[in-house]
Amino acid sequence: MEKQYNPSDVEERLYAHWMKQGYFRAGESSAKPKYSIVIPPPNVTGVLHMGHALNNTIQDILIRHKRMKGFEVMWMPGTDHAGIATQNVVERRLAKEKKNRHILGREAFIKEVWKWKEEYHATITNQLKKLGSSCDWSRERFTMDDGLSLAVRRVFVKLYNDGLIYRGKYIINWCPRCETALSDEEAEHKELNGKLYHLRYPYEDGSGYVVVATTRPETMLGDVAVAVNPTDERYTCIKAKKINLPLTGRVIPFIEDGFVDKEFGTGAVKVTPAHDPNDFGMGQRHNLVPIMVMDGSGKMAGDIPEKYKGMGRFDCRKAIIEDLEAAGLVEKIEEHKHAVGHCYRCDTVVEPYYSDQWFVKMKPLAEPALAAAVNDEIRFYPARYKKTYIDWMENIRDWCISRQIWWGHRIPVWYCSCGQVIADEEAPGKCTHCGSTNLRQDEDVLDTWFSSWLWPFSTMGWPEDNNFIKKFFPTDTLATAPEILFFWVARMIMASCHFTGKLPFTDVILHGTVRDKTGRKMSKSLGNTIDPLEIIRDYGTDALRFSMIMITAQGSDVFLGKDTFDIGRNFANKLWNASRFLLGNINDGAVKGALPPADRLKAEDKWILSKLQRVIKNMDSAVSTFRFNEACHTMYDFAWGEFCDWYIEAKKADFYQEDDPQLKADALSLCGYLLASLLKLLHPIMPFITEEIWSHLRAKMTFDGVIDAESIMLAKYPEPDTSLINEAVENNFDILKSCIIALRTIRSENNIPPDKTGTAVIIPADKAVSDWLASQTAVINTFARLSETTVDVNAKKPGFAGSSVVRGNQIFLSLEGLIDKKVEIDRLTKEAARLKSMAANTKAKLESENFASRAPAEVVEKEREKYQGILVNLEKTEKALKDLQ
RNA sequence: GGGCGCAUGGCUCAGUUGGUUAGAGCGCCGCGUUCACAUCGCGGAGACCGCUGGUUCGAGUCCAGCUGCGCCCACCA
Repeated sequence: MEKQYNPSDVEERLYAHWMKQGYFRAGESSAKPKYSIVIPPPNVTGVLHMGHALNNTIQDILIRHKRMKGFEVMWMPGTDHAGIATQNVVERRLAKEKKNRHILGREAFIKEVWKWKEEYHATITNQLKKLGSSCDWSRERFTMDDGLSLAVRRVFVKLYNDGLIYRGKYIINWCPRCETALSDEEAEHKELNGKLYHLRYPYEDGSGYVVVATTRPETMLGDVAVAVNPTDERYTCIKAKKINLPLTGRVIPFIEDGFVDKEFGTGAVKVTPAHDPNDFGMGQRHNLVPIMVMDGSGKMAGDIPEKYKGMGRFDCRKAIIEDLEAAGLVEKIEEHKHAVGHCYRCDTVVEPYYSDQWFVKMKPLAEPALAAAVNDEIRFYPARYKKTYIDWMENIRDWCISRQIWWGHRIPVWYCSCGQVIADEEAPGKCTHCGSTNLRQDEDVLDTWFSSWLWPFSTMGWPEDNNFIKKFFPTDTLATAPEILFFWVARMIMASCHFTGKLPFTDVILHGTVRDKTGRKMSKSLGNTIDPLEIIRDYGTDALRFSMIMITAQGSDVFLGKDTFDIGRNFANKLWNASRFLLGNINDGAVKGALPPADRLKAEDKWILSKLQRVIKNMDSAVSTFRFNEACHTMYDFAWGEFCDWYIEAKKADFYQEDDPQLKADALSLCGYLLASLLKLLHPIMPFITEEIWSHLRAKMTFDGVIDAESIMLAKYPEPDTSLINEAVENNFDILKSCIIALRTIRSENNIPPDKTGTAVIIPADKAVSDWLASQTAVINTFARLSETTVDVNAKKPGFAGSSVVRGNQIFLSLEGLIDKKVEIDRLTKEAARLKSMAANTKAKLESENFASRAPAEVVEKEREKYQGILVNLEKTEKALKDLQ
């Protein structure tokens, strides 16, 4: 083994090996219980970022964990065609070549998009593999595969026939740059500093004017009325008047509508049904015909004055205000903060737009999906998202599903010249009503989420019934980002309930967003992204995975800088070197390992075995409750802080001695067992290094029931053996460690060079501790670099020495001429002061009448013991101090 | 406007159901190249757990209010 762990030497080789062996394949005829996950399919718009790395690491941890726990696991990989987003990136690429989709035409353009898809799909799957993702690649799906496309059409037609899909002219969110409709969820509200324009609309009779307030003056060209609240007395006398709509020559009426807020502005509202959702509602209530004054690209158009035609909406805003100002019709312009919708794909300000679109009636679909969350049949991690989900479900609105783009699933609806509308899975040859063959398919495509919401079952072959879907659907856990809770998670639950009658999964992990060190979301446009491949190249995949998971508390955001990954790299290297050391002690071929019988277990063996059982238990609870950071901490602390720092160090004596071969063999067996267990526990998080060390371990040691598989992927995950948990031993070790640390501190504080050995005298507090510590003098000597340690209740304490008190055990380190009296006096003075204040606090607590009478007896007893302990330590510390002085 | 979250040593954060002396990593200071590891070892300094009240024998932990950040949702022009 090399001196340093070099991830790039092993990762590619191991992944290829796993693939070749078919370890990721899910068997539909397996008798094992199943565990399945579908990947949140990455968009084929570009390369994967750190958010994907986090997301897929979480899934891989779960999958590898369950696989080792004996489940038949299935992790479905795949990608999403991401309608608008992908169309946009391809259009941008075309623009660089001075081309656009209209020049190409629909068919040629779609061909271009497929080319893009192939390119990025290859990159994405390669990245997922680099991350170590153990998905079943033989199952990979794309949202526009034939099978998934059929599922989309099946679902559309069924909903249409059930009356849950309808078409109509409504105000929807429209992106003038993408030139398509968006759903409500796709319009992101952002708080902007805008202006509120107060405009004067003159009465037709010349008797004055009414002032209306608007944030979008350009829409005035489409005004059809001015609305006031029926109870607004300011307008009772004038609401019979007509209004000369400025700049247009149109005469419009007043209308009365309860929607109007008397308190806001002047209490009079201009009504533009074609360009505002509220006004659309009022228009409908008052039978007003909407007037469109803008086209799909956000340019002014329609029946409007010639000079505004073709103007961009924001230029027109300026022009209108200038013209109105010139006519003396602008009362005032105020600064105004308001939320404006933006396209979630290109960030353009969306326009409320009156158009023909397809919608899904959501209320009936939402009911069972809502109940599933209320009844905790679906659980969210962190749990607070349950409320978010329920609120959304309870206030669900219809879903606009038609998009005026080309990339995606074309709406399976055909129109006949006779007026017949036909929804069908396949193109009908002729009209079902008049028999005409002159049919025209709807030009629009479906919202990309209309295919994603079927993902958990469409990927498994639905609507076809097969053994695979029988075995692996419903899935178990979904891990994704909270940003798509409504877009995707909620809709999958609805679709699954409606079309399969089952919930698609039971546990939903919503992990945090990946941000840079300053807290900004990582995004390409901000240029603050970290490329996972670059981290993998510089630090290794395991380091990437471990570091990221370790610093991510459940549901909280992740702040990443390049130095974040040191921790994982260092940890990997530590594991590597510990393993290298242990395996380096096997020099005569392969050893047969076996746990020594109980009577040959030494104190440190019992201690580490006890600790290991706790670790296994902690890992179980951490992973099953999705607290992966806790799992990382558990392993880090155990592997580094206990196994390496104490156990291996203690075992070195057994390795280096040559007198007793059994002693060395036992030490090797134990270390082999511990290392194997450690690697197994860690494998789901750090798949590569654990597999690599595992193969080295297998080459040097056999161990029935412990080193139990060709690949660690297939090894049996450790089960806790609670009979090995030994609190007394652990307690003894705590005392031993504290004594050693105390001795090291004295050395360090007095600047005693490592090559100077000294002698220690320990005056133990009682017989039990005395026996224990006396049995560990060799360990103490090694760890504290001493030539001799005396443990004796009746020992004479050295005349001049550094000293410390550990749980009533008095410790002296004597070193000829090396102990600095002043240093020691300072230390002990400080320590005495600390103990004194602690004693005072504890005493006050004990003497408090309330505490003694109301706290549980065991708590009081504990507190009393603590107080006694402090007093003993204090007394001995003060005595040592006095002796020094 | 409604909802949610966060506030703990210089930095980034852990701290499950309230109960020993509040932890870790990084950074900092000191010592060290002792035959696994300087991507390392040993030791150390550093925290009135945002503020104010409350509940409790006991609060970083529960409740209320406040302050400052962040996120989600929202058709008052």
